Amino acid sequence: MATIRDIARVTGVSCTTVSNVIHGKDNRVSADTIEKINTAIKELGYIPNMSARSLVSNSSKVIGFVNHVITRKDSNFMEDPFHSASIGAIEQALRENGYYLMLRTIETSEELLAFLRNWNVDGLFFTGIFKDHFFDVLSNLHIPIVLIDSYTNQSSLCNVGLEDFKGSYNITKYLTGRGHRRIAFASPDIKDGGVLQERFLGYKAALTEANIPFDKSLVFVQEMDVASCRLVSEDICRHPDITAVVATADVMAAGIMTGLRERGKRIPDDISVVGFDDISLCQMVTPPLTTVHQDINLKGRLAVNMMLQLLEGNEAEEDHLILPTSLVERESVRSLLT
Amino acid sequence: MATIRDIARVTGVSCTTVSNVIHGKDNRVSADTIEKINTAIKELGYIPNMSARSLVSNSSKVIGFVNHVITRKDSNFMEDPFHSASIGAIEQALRENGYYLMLRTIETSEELLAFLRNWNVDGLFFTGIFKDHFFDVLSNLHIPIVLIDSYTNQSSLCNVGLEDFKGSYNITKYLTGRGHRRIAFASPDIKDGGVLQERFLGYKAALTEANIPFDKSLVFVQEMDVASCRLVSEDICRHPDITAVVATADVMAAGIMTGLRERGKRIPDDISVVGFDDISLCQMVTPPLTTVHQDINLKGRLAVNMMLQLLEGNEAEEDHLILPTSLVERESVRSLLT
DNA sequence: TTGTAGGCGTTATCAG
DNA sequence: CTGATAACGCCTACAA
Repeated sequence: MATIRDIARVTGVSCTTVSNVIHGKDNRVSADTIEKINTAIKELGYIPNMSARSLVSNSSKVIGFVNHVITRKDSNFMEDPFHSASIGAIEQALRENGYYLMLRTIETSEELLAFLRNWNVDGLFFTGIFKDHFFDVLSNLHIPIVLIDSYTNQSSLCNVGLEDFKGSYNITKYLTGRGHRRIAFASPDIKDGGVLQERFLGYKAALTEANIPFDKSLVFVQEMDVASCRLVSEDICRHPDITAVVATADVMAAGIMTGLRERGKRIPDDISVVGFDDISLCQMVTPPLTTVHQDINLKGRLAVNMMLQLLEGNEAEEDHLILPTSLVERESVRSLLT
Repeated sequence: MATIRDIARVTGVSCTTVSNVIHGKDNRVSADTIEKINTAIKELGYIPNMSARSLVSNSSKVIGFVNHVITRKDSNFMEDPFHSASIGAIEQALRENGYYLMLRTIETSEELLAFLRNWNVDGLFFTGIFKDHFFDVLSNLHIPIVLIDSYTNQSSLCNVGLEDFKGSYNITKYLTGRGHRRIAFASPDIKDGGVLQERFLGYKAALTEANIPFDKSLVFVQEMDVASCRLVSEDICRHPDITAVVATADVMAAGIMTGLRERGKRIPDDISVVGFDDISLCQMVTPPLTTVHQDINLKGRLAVNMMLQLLEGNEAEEDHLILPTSLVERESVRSLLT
């Protein structure tokens, strides 16, 4: 519990000098006082009190990772293996740069503001938000904000995202290229301006390009859990003309494959299924899932890079990163040609 | 940015009185000053500064969720869907009780101590630790600590864990009861005193009970990722007498099933496979995986309950919770009996 | 090169 | 019932 004053007393100097040494302002201190102070710091095991620092400097080294809960109140925002993986990557990169990560779920903008003031939060990662009044709140915040997987025209906000449209377009095209024309689209609730909408648009674009009229009745909206996927499968079976399913997440694709199989459908012989994300699950499922690949660790690291640039007061070099996707061809799609 | 003093000025009272109102010490303040102050608080949008509070009160409302990295430096502690799910549950329960969650990976006990002092951390969740010198450090910490999935004889530390031994014993017995005698055990590195060791002991106990001699060459230690699982599968195929595999995690079991299948083995016809955890993956894999079920959300909630009791200065009612497991029978096991 | 003094926002003690 | 006042640990002008 040594304080800066303790080590000042021990070394016979003032707090100021100690503080200067701690902050590496070596030009203002003589070499041997630096020496003395540094050893004292080690001896006494001095550890800075971040609360005190934060209080006086209006900066806390705390970065918040915020999840905006809108839909299900009880939803655990770690359910999605994607969120959790990126958080792990983010914690690591932040820590290496002297920051601390606070996790927080919020429901209203008031809660968000309160959280920021509570801790003098230095920066904010945001995920899972959409075009609602939230963006206005965010853009008036005056602290670095990095959005992850968000679509917004508030270009003031940095974002690291994915080629959602293109990825989805490509994999749908992959399907049409193999003769599929009745292609279902399965997704959780498609929020306006969200990731899923982009993927939805990509799907539609590919259909249009192949001269396939969009059929609303082939869109199935359900949560991603196994039970909901069974519901989707049931619905799909009611449309015997469907030959392929585009799902907006691997978890969902896998769930649907299970449901379909339970109803006697063989994959890909009876129905083809594709996913999105390329999590390890894809390789473990039978048949292995054809999907759109994205690099989640990279996403996390880039988000932190952006954040660090912002924190240092620079403009981010690139403020709207779009990571590429690639198609991973496995065995869940059958060609209808020939 | 209204401070307590701002609202004191506006209402014409002293800081003390405002502070008293904020903390509900209503007996020391007259009814209408309370009224006045409360409206002012709302008008000005006063939000407490936690740093200041923390500084003066030696309590921060910050709870740390700490992951102790020992093995792979680069490991992302969110990789395991289990960790992440429990963190989500924990954040939620903590928030509902006025606490904040900080995520932190540490490598040494010094780092841990520093983290605690930095923020006056009020309590600590710990996961993934083992019987090393760390326990000594922990038990001298004098703040509430709740271990998750840890085995220790330091009974001073609270723990919420699982019937690891029993779960593993039961599922192995399930196998021997179906005529299996050459049963492999697949697991990541089995640390002394860790969860995996318990599961290993459960496996061995079931063998012994069935008069099956333990054969060291049937134990395969590998990481859980798909590539490592392929290695395990390769090894298993070198022992054509093996008829069943006990894996210490569903992810691993699924990976091994994949690897085995790639080498032409049919499951369960040629080899039976069982897992542990009962994550949703089990239902999506072919064949559906027989496994040991545990309730991860419950685990998180109970851990928070324990923490809250400790934070309030009470002894925890129960300081060593062991959650039950149950066997979920699906289709990845074949009976060898007639 | 070093020291003094004031203040960040809050709470606690103690006196009125 | 209410209000000064000091203190928590640290930083930063400014002064020496």
